[in-house]
Amino acid sequence: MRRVTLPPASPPPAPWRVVVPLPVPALDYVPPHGRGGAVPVGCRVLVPWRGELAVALVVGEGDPHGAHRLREAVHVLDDEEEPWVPPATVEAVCTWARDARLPAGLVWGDLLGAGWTARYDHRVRAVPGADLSAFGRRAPTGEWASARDFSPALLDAVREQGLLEEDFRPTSRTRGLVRARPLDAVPAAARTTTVLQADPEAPGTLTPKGRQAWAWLAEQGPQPTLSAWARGAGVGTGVVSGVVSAGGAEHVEVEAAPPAAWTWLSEHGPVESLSAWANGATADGVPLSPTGAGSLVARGWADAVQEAAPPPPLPEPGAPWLTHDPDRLPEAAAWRLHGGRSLSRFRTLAPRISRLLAQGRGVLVLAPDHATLRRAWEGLSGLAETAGTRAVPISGALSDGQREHAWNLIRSEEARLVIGSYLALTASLPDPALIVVLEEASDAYKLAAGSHAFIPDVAARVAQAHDAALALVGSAPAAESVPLPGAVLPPPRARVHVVDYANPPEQPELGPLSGVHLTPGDLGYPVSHDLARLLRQVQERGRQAALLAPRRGYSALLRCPTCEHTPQCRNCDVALRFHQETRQLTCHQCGYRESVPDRCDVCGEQMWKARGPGTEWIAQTVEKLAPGLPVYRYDRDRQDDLAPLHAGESGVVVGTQLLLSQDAPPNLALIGVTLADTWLNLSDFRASERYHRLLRQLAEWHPERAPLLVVQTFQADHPALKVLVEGRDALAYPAAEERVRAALGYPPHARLAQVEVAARDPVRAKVAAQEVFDALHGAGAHAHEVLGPAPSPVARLRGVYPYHLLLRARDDARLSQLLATLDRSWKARVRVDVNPRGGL
DNA sequence: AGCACGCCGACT
DNA sequence: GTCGGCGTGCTC
Repeated sequence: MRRVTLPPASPPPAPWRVVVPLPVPALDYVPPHGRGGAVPVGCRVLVPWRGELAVALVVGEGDPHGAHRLREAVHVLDDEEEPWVPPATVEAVCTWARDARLPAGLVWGDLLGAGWTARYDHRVRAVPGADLSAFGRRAPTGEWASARDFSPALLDAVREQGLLEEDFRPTSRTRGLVRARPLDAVPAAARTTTVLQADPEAPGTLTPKGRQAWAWLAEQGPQPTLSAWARGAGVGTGVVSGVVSAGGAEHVEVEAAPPAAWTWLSEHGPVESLSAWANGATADGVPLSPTGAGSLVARGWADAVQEAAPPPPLPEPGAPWLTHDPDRLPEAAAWRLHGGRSLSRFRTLAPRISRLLAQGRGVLVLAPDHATLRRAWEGLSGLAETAGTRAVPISGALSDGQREHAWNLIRSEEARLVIGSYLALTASLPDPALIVVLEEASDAYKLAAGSHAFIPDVAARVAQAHDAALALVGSAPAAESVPLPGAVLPPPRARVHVVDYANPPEQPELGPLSGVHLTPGDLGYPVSHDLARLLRQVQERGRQAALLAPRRGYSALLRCPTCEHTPQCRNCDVALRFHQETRQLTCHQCGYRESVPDRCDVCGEQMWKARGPGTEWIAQTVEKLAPGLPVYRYDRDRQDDLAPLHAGESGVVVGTQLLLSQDAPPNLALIGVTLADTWLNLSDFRASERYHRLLRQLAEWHPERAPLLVVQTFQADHPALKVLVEGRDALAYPAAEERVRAALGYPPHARLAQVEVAARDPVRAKVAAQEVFDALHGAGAHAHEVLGPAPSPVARLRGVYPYHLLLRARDDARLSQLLATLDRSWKARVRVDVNPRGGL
């Protein structure tokens, strides 16, 4: 192809460093042609990416003399004066990503809550005087035309030569419908792609497998990629590339079959939004990402009906309220507020938030889950109107369009109170004065996939970067928050009754533990006689009860009564959970399921014994103990409609912790924790703190009343339980826990990171883990700074054998120093999880 | 992530 | 020689 010499640019502008929402590091692009000036940090840009255009975020200046031949960014989407993300936030998040040794794209893909799906009208033409006929008949001419009329790959080739002029106009997001275009209205360009096509004659030099692959391709028709062909033909990629080099197949431009997602949309009719399309199609087994949906619209496979739609409505804020309470909260850079009930905490917080909003500053409130977010919205959003601004929510519950609309309200300073999930953390709040993290100890802040970010850590960095205060507010503080200055509200009235499975009170006639081994059955198991009696009282008085089971399903495992064999997952080293309703055994780690075997694999016994009651088991027991009392279930497997309970009807709901995401039933008189010990048996140093917080949250679940809290346990003396029984405040237990952590050198007296070394081969994993250990020591790590390596608690997980090392450093800087040692290649997959939670 | 490439061991 | 599995590197 012809090379075109561009006029010499002088001096060469500094490249821009940008991130795309993929697990790759930040990459450099040259600024768009003719654009000088400062680097637009925090603005979104369109960049060429794998032959198409992708939305990227500018995070800084690139390497001025990088070795790479850089491509040009194509278009800047946001005004430099009003960046999509505040530059200080960009800096804070990028620093956090660097410290955590994570590719910046992975982190931004998780943390940028809106804006990846930009919508624009894209027009192109040939640079005046350029002749693009070398690119084929369907190349742009000197006349402006919609980019849809050309194939993305062709446009990219022209763009790379510097022969394309492009014009972008933002199109307003519509509330209307996304509709599949009739096939004859789809631009011709969209219907052509480059594919691998079999030559009519197979070359004589093909190997047997090569011949098989050629025959498959000749019969099945062209394939989009080498891998797709290899997968389909059932051969390795080596074979198919062999066929190509032997001349048995070649890349050709052909009419493309309509994408599966287009077929889906044609069949299912118009949908509300791009994300509705993506979700619907994916749910039906047709993979489609929101970005993929956007790209199909851009290429002309579907239309987003353009109506001058008003911005999508956001939830109504609460009624305006004015507080006359004095502000008793600390003025420190970071402080805490715990105890009381959520309403009293919001009342205490209100004077501070009102004052800051009235000063024209911004306030961001983060919640870990839907339930907390809803309560915060109800409790705090009304403050905005009184202070002359607006409140907006940002969370996954909003559609893309609503989130983007809310984001723009924040960006334009129309809304200065933001209440949201972690997706709100990077919102462009000008001049934030306070970031409130609600329930800072919640595990829901730990992102389950991708970056594994722990949001309060990132929030602290963002607050610091903006010189804003960080407030940690919740039912009970994390041990990490204890050293901060703060306030503790008096605990709500709590009535606690402990059923002590280890020490049944009566039966003195047997003598002091005279060789009698009491089984839990003596007290009633899994529902104690006490709890059963209380449930019958609830029934007689027409009240309501909630029982918390430690797990979903029927039982933790099945065991053969003859040989003690327990069915295990075939991918993981754990027992399969028994689900009676579906008569299936399920792995709660990887989702593997099988039906219950008729007989024991080992000895042939035909009976199974269930151990470790779950929600199904508890629900059945309650039905037996209190016949006629309506029983509802609420866990990940089954979410019964709780409307009758919320309408005040009598009944009992059996669930897992998921229950706390719902409002408490209004007539709730009894809460039972059927086996508290499960929360303590986890091999995690935060287990008891989590247990304590669960009890506190149960105690304040009902907004006004204090239902009787019955705790069945083998550890009735556990201090996390005792502080509630004794009516002590929310700080008492975490403060004791914090002293224990000091003695052991755990957070907040150290910063932890878990290094996971995993491979399909257990020996390889073990050896690599040892190499990581040696490398850390070689780099000067002290003995107390590196623990392990040890096989993961679940020795085999999804088919790989993970080994764990725990790094324990005095502060972030030292941790970052230790992690720098890992920046090289290893003989196994090495992943870092900074501030890990659970499974330690 | 998704893709292509290349090394290596197994097998003929 | 042939084949496939698996690890590695790349996307600007």
